[in-house]
Amino acid sequence: MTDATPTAPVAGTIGPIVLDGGAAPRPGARADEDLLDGLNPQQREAVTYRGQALLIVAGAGSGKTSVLTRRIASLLRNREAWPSQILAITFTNKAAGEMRERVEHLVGDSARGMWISTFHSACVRILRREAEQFGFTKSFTIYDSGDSRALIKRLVKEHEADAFGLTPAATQGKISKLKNELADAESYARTANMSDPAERVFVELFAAYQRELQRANAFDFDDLIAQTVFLFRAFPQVADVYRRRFRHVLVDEYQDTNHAQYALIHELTRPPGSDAAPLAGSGGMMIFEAEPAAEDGASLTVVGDSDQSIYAFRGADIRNISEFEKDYPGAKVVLLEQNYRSTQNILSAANAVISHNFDRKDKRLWTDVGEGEKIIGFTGYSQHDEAQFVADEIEALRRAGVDYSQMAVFYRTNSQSRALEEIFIRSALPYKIMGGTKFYERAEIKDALAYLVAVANPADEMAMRRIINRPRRGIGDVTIETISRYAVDQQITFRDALANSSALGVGPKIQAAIAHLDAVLAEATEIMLPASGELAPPTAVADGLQLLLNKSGYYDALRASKDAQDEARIENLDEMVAVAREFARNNPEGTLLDFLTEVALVSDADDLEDASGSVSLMTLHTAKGLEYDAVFVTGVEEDLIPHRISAGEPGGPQEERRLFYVGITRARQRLYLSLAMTRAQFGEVTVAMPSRFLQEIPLELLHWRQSPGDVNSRGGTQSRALNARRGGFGGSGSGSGKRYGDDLVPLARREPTGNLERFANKIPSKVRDNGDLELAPGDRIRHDDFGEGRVDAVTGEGAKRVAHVRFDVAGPKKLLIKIAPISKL
DNA sequence: AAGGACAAGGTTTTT
DNA sequence: CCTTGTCCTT
Repeated sequence: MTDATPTAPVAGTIGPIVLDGGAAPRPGARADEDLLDGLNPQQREAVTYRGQALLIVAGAGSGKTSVLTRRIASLLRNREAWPSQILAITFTNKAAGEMRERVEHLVGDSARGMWISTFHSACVRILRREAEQFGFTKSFTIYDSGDSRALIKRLVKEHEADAFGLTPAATQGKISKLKNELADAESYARTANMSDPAERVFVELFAAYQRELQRANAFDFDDLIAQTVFLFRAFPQVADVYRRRFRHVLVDEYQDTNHAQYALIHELTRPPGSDAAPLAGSGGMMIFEAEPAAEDGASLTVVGDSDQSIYAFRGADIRNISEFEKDYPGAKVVLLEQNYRSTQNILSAANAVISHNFDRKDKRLWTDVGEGEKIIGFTGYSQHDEAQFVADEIEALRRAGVDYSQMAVFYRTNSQSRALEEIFIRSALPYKIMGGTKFYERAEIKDALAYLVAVANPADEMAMRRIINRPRRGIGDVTIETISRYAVDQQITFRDALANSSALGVGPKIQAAIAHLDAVLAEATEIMLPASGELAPPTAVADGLQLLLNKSGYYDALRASKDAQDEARIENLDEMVAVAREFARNNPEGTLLDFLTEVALVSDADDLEDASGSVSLMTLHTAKGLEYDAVFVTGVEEDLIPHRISAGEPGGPQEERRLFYVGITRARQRLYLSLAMTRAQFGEVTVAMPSRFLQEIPLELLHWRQSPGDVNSRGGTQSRALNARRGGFGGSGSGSGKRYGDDLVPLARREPTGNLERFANKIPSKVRDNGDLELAPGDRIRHDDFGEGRVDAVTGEGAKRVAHVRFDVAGPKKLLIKIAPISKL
């Protein structure tokens, strides 16, 4: 092992917090010996290495969380660090919670002072402390993407930016991207082509957006990171406080960091006092550090796997990890390649697929648990057929003793879940859809939160505008503008303008409505933020919310509604109040602000494990970081995975391949890959082609229950396996005529024509087309696979016509007439 | 100001 | 197919 440089316990702190039975460790003995139990040499190295910078390249299933938590525990046990000196950063709250739990399990209560949190919540903590330094208050609100979209939408309208092709969505995307690169309107203006009027308008929009955020005392998600970086750069003495505090910074999923996050880590791990160089801020202020830098920067540990980088589309920069050694000269790199999750067959398939990405460091996962089952492939006629296969197989697995909660079905796009759901409901399979419609994105929940924000941060005009006519109070655009203008004239906030309803010059009915809303908000404020200075009771948030919903008339309006959906909305609001009560139980000291922060930063993906007793359905993206005994990857088709839109994006196909790779490597024991020959999308039936990624899996690993060839071939005499081999893959033009740039090239070169038989997935060059074959109830037909049968009914129109056929042997089936391998007798 | 009728458009996702 | 947004009427 390495020369682990022992670091002296930090001076000036109090009492040992080590739970090692009291005795100080003998020289040479490690207090963390038990932490290394069961670890392989590479993992041990990753736990025990001490130095400025460490990169742990952790392949899927290689035990990285274990290594990370033990590394933290070992720092604490060896008294190399106090809990307060540790900052561990993850991407999701769920991951943070899990890590905290596991560290606590190892070291007990001493885990308490650590910061184990997401990038965003760590930044919120810092910003709440320092907001006053740069024109915000502690009670700033956090705009989620919906909030910021609403604001941008208003600004786009005001600036008539639509005319320049600047839609709200495009503007939001561009601003977000720029913020992730730490650009602001001013710096962007310097590089942009300002002779282009569209660019000028965009810069104007960007600046206006930022002004509005500041006016509302609000940060959007991207700001939380970027503004923290700006804060550190503008106020080095503030940055030094955190640099001195955090001596060990650990970052999980480093391959998913964007530039702003990278810069934040960089700022945090610089030596304190290293900003001694004069810094000319925009205000022209010059800052000199009195003392020369005496301390080192914090030690940095990052964990990641560039093969699992699937968030480039939202700014993740894979170079952060691939160039780590350049960024941190002298960095140690530890490679974890032994996989403790999957069978060798699954890993071999994963390795084979991912090896088609060029420009990647070679890394081969291996395991010693043995080959395991073959991967099962299935091709359905339609997505319903495919879903039926999945359902049948899940039932078979259940009978074989696999728990529902240990099975998962993945798909590329959320819309694919529908067909699966239909079949699952019909088959009475318990399932749970992960991360579908977000609880906190529902309109009624956003309304409830806007009421709370109106109390917590009266400067937030967005929240006020949202609630002012919800429930309907007869206040429309005209009145809102009247109030807004009055507020500007009087130099008060929109919220305070409500208190002067009589001065607004509006009709008596509207005036009464405004006065009522003002009174309700005031009453809620007294409960949640008592002016007298006494502490609000823990239940204040829940009570205040309840009061707001009752007295505002929100509940009444829903109850009076005829719309059936409104009943569900009431339930959702009740749930929201329950969330507030639960928050009070867990955080007796928690304030309204704490509650709003938690709600803004917590996502539904954080309660993923609630799936006890159910099969989990989710997108491939959501699947990252999870594992199941049996995994179904569905819709393995061209234009889906890889997704059509990715084809045009640089690096798109490669990212799609990583996504597929992530899906495969979630499986412990059994992996199923399925697709459909036709897929109904947007009401249109389209013909689907097997995904190119299927070609990349060696034949011997994959057993086709029904291959693409089976579904299309006419011949009933040859075995399915032989059918599968006919017709050559990738064939002449393969229908779509599309060329996918870089992606097909490596395969074509590596596999000259003679060797094609090694691959299981022949992509048929033609899809069957029966034209407008007419069928009527009572007709006898012959099907290539199912034999003879009688048509019961015909439904649908045109290309979507479906024959309901009762086969003599195979039983009832539904067939798409246009493409099914059938003929009329 | 509010509700109904039609057109448009529709990856992936965390925070 | 289904959601979302805009326009038009009352």
